[in-house]
Amino acid sequence: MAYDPSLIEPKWQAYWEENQTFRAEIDPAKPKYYVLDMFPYPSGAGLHVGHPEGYTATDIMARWMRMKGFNVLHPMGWDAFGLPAEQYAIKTGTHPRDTTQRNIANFKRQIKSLGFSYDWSRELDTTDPRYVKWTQWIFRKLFERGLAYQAEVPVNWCPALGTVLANEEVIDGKSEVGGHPVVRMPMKQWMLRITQYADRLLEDLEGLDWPEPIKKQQRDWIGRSEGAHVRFAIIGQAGTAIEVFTTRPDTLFGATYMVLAPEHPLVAAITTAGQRAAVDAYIERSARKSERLRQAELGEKTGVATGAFATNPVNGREIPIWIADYVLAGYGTGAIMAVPGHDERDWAFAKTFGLPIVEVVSGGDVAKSAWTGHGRATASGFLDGLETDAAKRKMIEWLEAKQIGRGTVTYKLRDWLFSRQRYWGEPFPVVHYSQGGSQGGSQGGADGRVELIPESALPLLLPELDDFKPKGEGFEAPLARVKSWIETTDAKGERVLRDANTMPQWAGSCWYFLRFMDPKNDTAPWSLEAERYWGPVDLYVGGAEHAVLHLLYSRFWHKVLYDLGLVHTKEPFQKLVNQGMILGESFRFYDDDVSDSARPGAARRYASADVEETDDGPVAKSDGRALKARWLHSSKIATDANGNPVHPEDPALPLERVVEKMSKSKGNVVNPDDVIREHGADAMRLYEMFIGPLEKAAPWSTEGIQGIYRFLQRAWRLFHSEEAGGDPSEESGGRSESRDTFRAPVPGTGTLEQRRLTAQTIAGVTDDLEAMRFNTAISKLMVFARDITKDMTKDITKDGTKDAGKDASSELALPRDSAEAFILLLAPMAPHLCEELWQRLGHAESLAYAPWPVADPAMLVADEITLVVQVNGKKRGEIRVPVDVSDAEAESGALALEAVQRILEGRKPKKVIVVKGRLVNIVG
RNA sequence: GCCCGGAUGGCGAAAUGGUAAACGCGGGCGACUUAAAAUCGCCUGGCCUCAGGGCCGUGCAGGUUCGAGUCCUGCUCCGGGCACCA
Repeated sequence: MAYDPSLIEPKWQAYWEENQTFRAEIDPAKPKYYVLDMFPYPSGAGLHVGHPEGYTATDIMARWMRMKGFNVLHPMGWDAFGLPAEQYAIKTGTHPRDTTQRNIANFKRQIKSLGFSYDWSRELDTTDPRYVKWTQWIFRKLFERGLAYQAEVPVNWCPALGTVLANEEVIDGKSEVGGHPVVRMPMKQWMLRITQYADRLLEDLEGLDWPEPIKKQQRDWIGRSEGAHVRFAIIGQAGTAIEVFTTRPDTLFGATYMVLAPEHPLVAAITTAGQRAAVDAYIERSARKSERLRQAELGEKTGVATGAFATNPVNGREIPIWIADYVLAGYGTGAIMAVPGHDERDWAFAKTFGLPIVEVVSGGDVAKSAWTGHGRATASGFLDGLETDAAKRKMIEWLEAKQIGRGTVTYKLRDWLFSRQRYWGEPFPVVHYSQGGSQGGSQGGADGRVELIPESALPLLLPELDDFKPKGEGFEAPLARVKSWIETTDAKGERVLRDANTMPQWAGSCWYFLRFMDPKNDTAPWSLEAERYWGPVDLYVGGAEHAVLHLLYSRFWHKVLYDLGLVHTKEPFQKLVNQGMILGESFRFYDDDVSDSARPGAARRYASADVEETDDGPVAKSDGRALKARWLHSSKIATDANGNPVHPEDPALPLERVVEKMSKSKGNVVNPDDVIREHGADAMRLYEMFIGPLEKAAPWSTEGIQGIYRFLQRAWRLFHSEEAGGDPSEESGGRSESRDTFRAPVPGTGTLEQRRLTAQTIAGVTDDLEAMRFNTAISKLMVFARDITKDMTKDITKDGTKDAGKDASSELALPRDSAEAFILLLAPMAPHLCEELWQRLGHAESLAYAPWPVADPAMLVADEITLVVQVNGKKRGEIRVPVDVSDAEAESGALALEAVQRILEGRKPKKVIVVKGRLVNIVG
């Protein structure tokens, strides 16, 4: 039998399943290792080659840690609530549950075909009522602790999706999903008080083994800034004051006007009669302003004076109060003191409206632009001469002494908008008393009392529905229409209304890693025992697109659970790794058929070099006619004599190689099913790990996997010999069955060279896995497979060029020690092949728990080494020396080289540098 | 605009401040074969050279060092994130 993954792989997948090989149980005698993938949303499109990259990396770590004696928890599940299933339901009437179940089945089949060592007995699905129950249970805890509340907030309403989106889900004024327009409008919504945890979310980043850029992104997102709150009295309105937040209290002397956000509650009260019409018009206009318009107008300053004035508390000057939409209602106090000399936005505004600009910090030229850097305070009374930091401190002291302000801290982080007007999500386990309540905001209701439904009533499940469309009039949630579900009674029989909102998709993913620890528990979300043993996640791998949202939300919930004593660590994910994206490769040309329905042959084709990109799209350089880009899949292209890609029907047309995100329209999507069918799961796993560092994006190359496949065959052939039994391809049924027979390695440890190579490979692969450098680990195993049976002693001739091939053809036998080490080293990466070889070596048990090989330290040091000889830092030769050569001997050996003498031309070296075990550098 | 990454052969890449390009793809030559595929071996950064060999070479320009892909300064380009956050 030749290497045939289609026979080996299903065999071992069945074996692992039957023997429950990867079932994890709590075992206090063993150290634990919890390795987790970001669980996928099971989309209808199925797995793409990007998914298995992270899964393979975690699987290698899981299998490796098992072999190192750890008790490994490695689960998989489904983030199964989500918009696509609901949108599919709107289109087709298929219940999202059915779509979801079907997609999960497909995902599971695909993932299983890759041979990952998941403990499938722990599989979970966030839409499962047994899971929803505990998501709702956690919401109860949040509510009880005052961390969940309802508020009328301006939200991002997306009419096309029929739902409200979180700020994070809105990109450039359009929905992240689908790119539909989004408008801002006030609605009553569930909010989670994540801001209460801002400081802890910031501080606890310290101890985490996460990529620094991700930590920074989280810090920036939380956006802590220190400054001061200052109250400005309004002239003629005794007792009213405007409070502002500033990070530069040291510039207070330079505050020449104030600005309120248009939504600021004091606007109506302070506006003078003369300005009322203009102010109202401005408020009206900015409220209607779409996100897109806001984006487009960025930088242009608009605003209106209210007619009112305030007193600058440090110098008693009267300063005008304006409203302008460059001040955001949601940050700080929604009002600012404007210091045009030292803030770019204020400077631009002051220039636009002719307001005074005063320099109070030296260092720039405020006539030309705002100076935002530090410097010495000037024209600032008691601050004069102080450096910025000292000036800030002194001003805060002064404000606090006078009781007109105080040092304070603000955050960019806002409370988390936690409700969606969708069907396919977790219902809120609450009821509303009296009329109104939150019905997706449309009824805006009286502030009826909200109460949790009893724990015993969980899970609160979704009602069945046959029409999933959001209603046309305004923004009513689908659930609001289900009167039979919405209207209910409480324990005392009082009429109450359920909440028509559902939770966002984040809810389920905020705690799934905890449920994996104890997924079948009916009496608690997880047992304390399980959490104390398995928690926290030791290694978490997923895409960088979750850098802020999922990770921040999960950390927040985790901290709440920590405060409740339900988890014993402050942080959920100790080590985080972001895998890079697998990109698609395609080949581009252009043609002048700009219609979408390309008429074959009719169009004139252009190479990329003859095309120019303009604002109106690509045009031909020659005559300027409009062109359209076309893409060819790499399997469709031809190559010219030099190996360059050309169009298959037009060999004179060079193609441009393009590497980018996989998408259907570019014809560069690779389906894992196809790859596995052709090359097997082991080859796919290995290839994804081999194309480059895990964190880096890399293109999938259809040819590249061939090299990996060859390596696996080579590994197979180390243990098999082709038998010349019978004529090959003698009408043996179409397929040429080259019959290999198992060739057992010879007992023992082999030659010195073989022992060295084996030890080096063990040490190298182990180091590489430790650092998750899978690409270099694989290359070391390739070198091993190539050289282990090669008689190296014969073909090392100093210049190596002549007839090396002839001598090298003499082959050594494969020693059993080396053979076993090789199989075990390769096993985490190519488990099917290695299990098969392991069995053929005579082992009855799976190698999943076989001990990881240890390198013989004596074999890692050579007796003789090669030193590089440099003259003035440039390589001129090398010398073979004993490993313990003295510096003097190395030096004289180097100087004896003919090449060195020639270059020195009899000069005496000025200096000789000997680097132990490395080189000799002669400076002369 | 701000913040993060990144830039090394035809391509994916490797390289504790110490032999740049390991390993793989692609390409070339050869072996095996009636032939092809598969497999195996060798070659494969550029330029110069009669051999020996030499010169150049890690986005650009400098610097530190006996020695720089690696460290420092200033740029260029590409990718990603954030965006009037006071």
